[in-house]
Amino acid sequence: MIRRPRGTNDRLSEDHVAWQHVIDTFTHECELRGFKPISTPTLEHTDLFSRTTGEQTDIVRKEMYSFEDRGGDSLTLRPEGTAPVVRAYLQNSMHNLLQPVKVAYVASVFRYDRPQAGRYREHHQIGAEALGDANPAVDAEIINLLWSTYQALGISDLQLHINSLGDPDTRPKYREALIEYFTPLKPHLDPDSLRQLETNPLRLLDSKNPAVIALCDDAPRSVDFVNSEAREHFEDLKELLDALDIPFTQNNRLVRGLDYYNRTVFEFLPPDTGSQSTIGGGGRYDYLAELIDGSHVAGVGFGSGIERVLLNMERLDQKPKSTASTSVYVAPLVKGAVPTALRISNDLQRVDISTESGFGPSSPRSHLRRANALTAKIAILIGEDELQKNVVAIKPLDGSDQIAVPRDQTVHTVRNLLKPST
RNA sequence: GUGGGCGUAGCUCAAUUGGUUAGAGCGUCUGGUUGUGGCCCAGAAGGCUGGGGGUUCAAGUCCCCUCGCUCACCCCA
Repeated sequence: MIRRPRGTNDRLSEDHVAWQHVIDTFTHECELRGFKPISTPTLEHTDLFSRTTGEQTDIVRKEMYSFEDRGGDSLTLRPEGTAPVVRAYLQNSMHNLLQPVKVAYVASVFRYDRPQAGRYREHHQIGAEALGDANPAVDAEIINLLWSTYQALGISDLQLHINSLGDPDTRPKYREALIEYFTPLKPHLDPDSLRQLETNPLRLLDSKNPAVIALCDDAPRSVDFVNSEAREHFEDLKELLDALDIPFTQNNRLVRGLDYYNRTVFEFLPPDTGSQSTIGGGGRYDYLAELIDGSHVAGVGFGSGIERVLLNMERLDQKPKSTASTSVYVAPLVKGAVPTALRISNDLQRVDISTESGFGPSSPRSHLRRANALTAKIAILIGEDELQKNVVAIKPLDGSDQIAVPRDQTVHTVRNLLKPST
């Protein structure tokens, strides 16, 4: 037996109802705000991610699906959605369009990780980016888009956490302050935290170790180190979120796993702080484009895992399950009726009546059992008698009487029967 | 990469201290009705008990290895 690769999923038809609902809802919210769809390749040059995401991040160090293609290029299955969009903006000279350029996407994302609840090697994200404008109102618009999408999906109990990381000119100072604060506390740190103190002290703030969390209460806060422009940007954003009636918590411990963020970072979290809790998050990345081609393009965006969105909809019993059923089932009782059955099915389908045809001749009993299992509203039986008289037997499956009608009046009759009786 | 839990039919689960031919419900198919669905009834198909090795007169059951699933850590969506 060849099985699917670990951490990947087959999405069966019953799951597609809810899946499509999430995408449709997001698409609608995007259209309401002028975010246009964009698609980028599943594959990119490895450099795009290693350079932008950060050499020291776990994503680049151990989670990328990278391989050499037949021409010797190193390619990578995208581990996140933002860098490819920025790359597409630069490559397609989108600075010539009206700024900011607002785009949205649905994309599969790949990370080599041990799978667990809400975490897969291939997962899917809805995401949006606004490029070419540094105004805090753009941050607010991005956050509002994600917030509104969650609301529309019935996920109403999420907490929005926000923080400001400041700009690159002040980051080293903050970093040093953290090292200075935590170094005397080394005896209280676990091995993982000690390693992070060396590699990326910001991540210490994100620890789940209760002892470390306690220490973080008195740790230096990034907002105290940012420059005056970044501080004003953050204050403006909070004011705008208030104006939009979007409740938020300023979380001084919020840092993100990708290195390219500056100023605004945010995350949406469910109330019960479980393990794979972040359902969506993002932030501003005004210096990301520089890493790709040296140009300066302001940007802000988010990504949200569709699988985790669905998990939260399920938790709140908001996951749609019902699927549309076929209206009509056409049953050929004898082999000679199969062409007629297919023909009638086709006629009905052409006038937008969902119809399935039985493929092989069989007894009325098994055909009707099948029609019932499909929850069809009407069955059409065609046997020897009907062929002789050039009629079809139309049987409503609600228990009302079966009628014989001339074959050329089938569509007309079915349409009338399906009309809601008022 | 680290640690815990679990692998019996398509699904959910049984199977006495190790003891005959591994069962049930649901689902699927067929029949009960020479051309009439649901409900009911009957029957059938469907298992190398994840795989390999070991202990034993005897292993679904005990031991080891391995694979898979799952949960958590790490990290993130």
